[in-house]
Amino acid sequence: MSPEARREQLIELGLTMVRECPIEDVSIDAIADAAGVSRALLFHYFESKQDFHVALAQAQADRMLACTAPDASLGDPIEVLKKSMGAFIDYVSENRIAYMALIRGAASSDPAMRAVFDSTRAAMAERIYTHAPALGVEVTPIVRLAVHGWIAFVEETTINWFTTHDITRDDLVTLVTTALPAIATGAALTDT
Amino acid sequence: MSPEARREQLIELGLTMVRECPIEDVSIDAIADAAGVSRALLFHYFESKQDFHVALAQAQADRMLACTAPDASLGDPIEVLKKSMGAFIDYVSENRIAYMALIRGAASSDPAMRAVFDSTRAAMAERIYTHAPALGVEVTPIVRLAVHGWIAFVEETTINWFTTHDITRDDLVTLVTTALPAIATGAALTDT
DNA sequence: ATACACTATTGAGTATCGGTCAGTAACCGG
DNA sequence: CCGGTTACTGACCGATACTCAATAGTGTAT
Repeated sequence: MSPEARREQLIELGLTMVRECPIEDVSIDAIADAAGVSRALLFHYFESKQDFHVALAQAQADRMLACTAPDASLGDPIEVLKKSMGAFIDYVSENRIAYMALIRGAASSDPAMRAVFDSTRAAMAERIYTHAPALGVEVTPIVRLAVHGWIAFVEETTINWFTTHDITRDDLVTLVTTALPAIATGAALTDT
Repeated sequence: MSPEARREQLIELGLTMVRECPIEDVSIDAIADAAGVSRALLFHYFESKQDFHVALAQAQADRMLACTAPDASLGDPIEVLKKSMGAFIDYVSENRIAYMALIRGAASSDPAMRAVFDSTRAAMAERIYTHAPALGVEVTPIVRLAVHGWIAFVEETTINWFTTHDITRDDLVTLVTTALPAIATGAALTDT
C-alpha cells in the first residue's frame, strides 16, 4: 500500500476509535490490530505515539474547521456567525468524545498538541476578526484576548449543554452568538 | 510515620513536582523516590495512579477556591468579583503548569477527575449565583450555562494572558469582571 | 526474463511503568 | 516478654511504548 494511503488509513482508523473511547485508552497495538498491520509499522509512519496523536488532532481540527466554515453568502455577519455556531454545536455533538480528548483534553501537556490546539483557535478567531470592523470594533490586543476567551466560552457551553440538555439547541446558538458582541464591545470599551 | 502525615506529604510532594512538569510525566516511581519510600507504599495510600491524581487535583482545587474566596466585606458585588478575579489570576499565574495539568487538562478522560473539575466549577458558579438576584438576574438554566461558560472564559483569557502579556493585569481583571454581567444579562434576555 | 535496488513491512527484542502480593519490622497493649 | 496490628518493602507480573535487524514484495534497467 502506498505511504500516503496507509497514513490516511491509520489516521482515519484512529479517529474512528477515538470516537468511542478516550485517546489514552487507545493503544498503538489496538490501532495496528484494527488496521491489520504490525505495531512497528505505525512507528514507521509516526515518530512516536505523541506524534500520532498530534496527527489525529490535526485531522480532527481540520474537519471541524471545514464544517464550521462561515457562509459569507448570508450577508449579515450575525447570521453568518449563527450558522457557523450551529454547525459547531452539531459537529461537537457528533464527535464529543474525540473532540474533548483531542482538541480540549490533551491541550495541557504536550507542546506539539498545544500548538495544534492554539492554531485551531487562532483560525477560528481570525474568522471573527474579519467581521469585527463591520461591527465597529477595532481589533486590539484586549479584543483578541476576549475573542479567544469567547471561543472557550462556546466550547464549554456546548460541552456542558450535552450533559444537561435543559435548553433548546436554538437557545444555545443564540446564547453563544449574542455573547460575542457582548464580550467584544465590552473589551473594546475597556481599551479606551 | 502516621498515615495522615504520610498522605499529606505525598500529596504535597506530588503538587511540587507537578508544578515543574506535566502530570503524566510524573511517574509513581519519581514520587516514591523523592519521598524516600517504595513504590508499593503509594499504592497502600492510593488505590491507583488515577486515584492519586484525583487527590492532587482535589488539593489543588481546594487551594484555588480558598485563594479566590469572595471578600463579602467589600459590599459592592462587582468589587467583590473584581478582587476575587484578581486573586484567581494571581493564583493561576503562580501555578500555571499544575493548574493546567490538574484542573484543566485531565478533565477530559477520567470520570473521577472530571468530577473534581465539575464540582470546582460548580463551587465557583455558586458564588456567582448568590449575587445574581442583587443584580436583577434570575438564575435559570440558560443563566447557569452562561455562568459556567464564563468561568471557561476567565480560565482561557487568564492562561492566554500569561503567554502574551500584552495587556495589563488590571485590564484583564476589568475584562473578565465586566464580561460576566454582559454574558449573564444577555443570557437572561434570551430566556424570555 | 532476471538481477538488482528500494522500501514497505515485520517479528523479536528492550525498557519502563502501573499494579499485586507475600512477607518483614516496628510499634502497640497485655 | 509476647502477640497482633500495620506501616512498609522487595520481587514479581502484564501491558505498552519504542527499536532494529531482517524480509518480502514491487518496480526498473539490462
